[in-house]
Amino acid sequence: MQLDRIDRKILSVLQREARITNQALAARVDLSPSSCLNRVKKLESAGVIGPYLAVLDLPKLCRSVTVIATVSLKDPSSESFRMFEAALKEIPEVVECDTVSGVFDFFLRIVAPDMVRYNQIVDRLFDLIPGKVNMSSHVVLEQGKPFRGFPLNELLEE
Amino acid sequence: MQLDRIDRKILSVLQREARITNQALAARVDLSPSSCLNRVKKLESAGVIGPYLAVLDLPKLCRSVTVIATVSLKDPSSESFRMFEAALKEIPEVVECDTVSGVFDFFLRIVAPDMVRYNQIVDRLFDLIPGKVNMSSHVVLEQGKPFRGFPLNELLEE
DNA sequence: AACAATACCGAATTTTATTTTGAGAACTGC
DNA sequence: GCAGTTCTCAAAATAAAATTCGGTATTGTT
Repeated sequence: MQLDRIDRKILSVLQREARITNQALAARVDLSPSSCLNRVKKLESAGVIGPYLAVLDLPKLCRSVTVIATVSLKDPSSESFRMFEAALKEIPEVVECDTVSGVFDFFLRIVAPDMVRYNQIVDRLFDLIPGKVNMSSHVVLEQGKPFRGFPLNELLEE
Repeated sequence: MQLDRIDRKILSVLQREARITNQALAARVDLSPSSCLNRVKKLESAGVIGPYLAVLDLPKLCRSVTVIATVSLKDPSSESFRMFEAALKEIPEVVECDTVSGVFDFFLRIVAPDMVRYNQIVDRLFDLIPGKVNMSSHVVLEQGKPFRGFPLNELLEE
């Protein structure tokens, strides 16, 4: 799919203001509402635009603990990897998982109500692949810069 | 602010379907549209609901490199911390930053067009606090579980 | 230049958001 | 216990927005 300047502007606006009305969006990118809607629909069905999320302020909601965990599997077979990844997807508290290259295999972000519950989750992970997981936990003290979208200006320069 | 069962359901729906219409949301949580809208407005102005984001499929948009970097500051003064954090906020490619406890001080997520640009960003970070930053880069091979909201069921159980 | 394909605009229609209103429940203070 | 107050919610009315559609312009191709 080929994106022009207007598409990029649409993405860059929607990325940060997902609930903007189509009219307002159209005005921002200098299009009529109907054309604008066409483009958004096209971007959605092409999968360029994925889900729309509302970011919640977790501290305001409840007490919670966020931990970033580094993981290395001692058995580096691709089967172990798939098993581990599949297990992660079943644990709702594991809210994010990246496979990386280097000394670690995974970075996880885990959100739990408290440390007791966090430990239970970690135990569950160890049980899954016994004696083969190397894990290190890092409690998040402050989210200095929360994710608010990709730097499209820097990425799509042409 | 006190949240009841309905508020929690609203949050849990909005978190994953931010562009749902107010009518549909009202139907989901068994409320009239006006009452539902009142609650959403209240949650927004209380700051419980933050920004609404559209998740973009970056690989479909352009070639890019995502790196998770661990950072330790050799000078652990609070001033160094603030300087470093402030610097990060000025770099658009640093899309996320968490302050953590333990052997590392920060986890960064950095998105760049390619490795050359990534290195330039890292250099910039080193220049800011010369000789005092310990950094380790981990290229993301696959985003196994992208962030899609918090596990409210697990966090808000009562 | 002629053609096909695509994209745009603006008006009409449908759907949705928002405001207003009033009825009922919960809470307060006498 | 019982007015008076406040709060919440639902229903209806109004305002705004989304969506559709026909016609026109634009772009790219031969």
